[in-house]
Amino acid sequence: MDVRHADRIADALEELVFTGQFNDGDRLDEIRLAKQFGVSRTPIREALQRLVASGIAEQLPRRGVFVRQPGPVELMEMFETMAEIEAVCGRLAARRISDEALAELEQANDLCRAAMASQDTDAYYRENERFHHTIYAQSGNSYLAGQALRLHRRLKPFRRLQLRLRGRLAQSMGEHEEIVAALRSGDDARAATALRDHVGIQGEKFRHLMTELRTAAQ
Amino acid sequence: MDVRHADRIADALEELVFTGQFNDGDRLDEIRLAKQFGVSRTPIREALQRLVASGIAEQLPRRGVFVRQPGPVELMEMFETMAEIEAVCGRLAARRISDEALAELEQANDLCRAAMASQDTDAYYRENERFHHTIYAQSGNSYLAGQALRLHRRLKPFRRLQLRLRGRLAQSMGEHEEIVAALRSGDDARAATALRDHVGIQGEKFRHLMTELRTAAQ
DNA sequence: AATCACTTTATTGTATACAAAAATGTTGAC
DNA sequence: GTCAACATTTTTGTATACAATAAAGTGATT
Repeated sequence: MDVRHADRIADALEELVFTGQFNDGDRLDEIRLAKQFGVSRTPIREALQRLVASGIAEQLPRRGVFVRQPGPVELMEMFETMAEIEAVCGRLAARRISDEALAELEQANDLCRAAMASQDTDAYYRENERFHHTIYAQSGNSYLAGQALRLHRRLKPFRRLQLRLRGRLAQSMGEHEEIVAALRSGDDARAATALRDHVGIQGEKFRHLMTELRTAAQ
Repeated sequence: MDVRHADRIADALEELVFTGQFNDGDRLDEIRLAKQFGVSRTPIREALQRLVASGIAEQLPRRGVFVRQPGPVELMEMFETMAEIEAVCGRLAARRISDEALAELEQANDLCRAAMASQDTDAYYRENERFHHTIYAQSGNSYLAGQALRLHRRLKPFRRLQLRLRGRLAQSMGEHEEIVAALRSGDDARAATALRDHVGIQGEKFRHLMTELRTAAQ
């Protein structure tokens, strides 16, 4: 386990930002972080560069690096983009998917359903991810799949919130089954629509949560 | 003009890689680059990190940073992804585009045609970019537009090659007009198809060039 | 008290020094 | 000549030192 400090720290900082340990606009103080991680400023700076490159933080020259939590508008845009990219993956996958992958999707769905029944949320999230990642891969375009994966990861913390809504899990399962059916039939337009709607609903639910929080705060 | 060395150098290196000054697998020697740019290793390392983050180079821990030119397969995947993303932008834009933007698209097309007539390739490329960038922006989703822009930039050097083919420019102009017509009519499916085909053809033409080069080399 | 010029401090960006690991070269046995 | 073990050199990764710039503090003037 001999990994570069900079990489380890970048992962740690990313996790801290994603889990809400930092607020939007917080300055990432190099010296403080250096002390905190027990290293010099050099690996810290490399880690910060990585955060900036992946859009998690913003750099103002000669001013510092600031965490940049996406606001409501940007989040909705990201969900819409995710919906469209998943739709594209589904459209391509409908024509290219293998029987093995179809079986894997159904297995993931079965395990999802079992996890829902036994209230095992970790297992649910894991199998849900496997479901989506399989579709990305079956687009037959590894570049596209990589892009989809990136955004999927970025939205992970926000998707979790929305999945906590009452009845959302069961609804989501139903959508998954429609997606598999579309893929199995090879109907690319149907697969695209099913996936776009599935992810689009996530965005809708999330927006709902946001406005509720907003009005509750007032 | 007081920009960080690291940023300036990252841009310069990116340009060097894009213009083919480096071959796939070339190691980016920190010390050599430091001498070359007249700075220390520190800003060079920051610049290299940026290249790695944007996928232009690859980092092997404790080994170095190596340029990573996309191969034929990855390039085709990138073109396919670009086609799909542009199709998405077009689909959304068909419902959201403003009259001003439609006028801008037509103006860009007019200037493109004029540039074609006067053999002004620089002007052609400029207006062609304006055309596509306008569509990205009119998707009404700035996150999606940003992603489209990124990939568009990445493919720029390869798109230029394909545009040199005999008759391709005129054909491309016709496709542009179909795109505008679709957007004007608000027919989202038609706009998506027009854009997907337009960019898809670019990929096809490019693949053609590649295989020709391949067979010529043998 | 508010504001402006000026000084001081803090922080970023860059250079250099050092440590650790990989690449390279050398020697000797077979 | 080939290969392996060891020594040397190079190169990466990190720490520290220094320079440049922005932020904060101080005091005089109105």
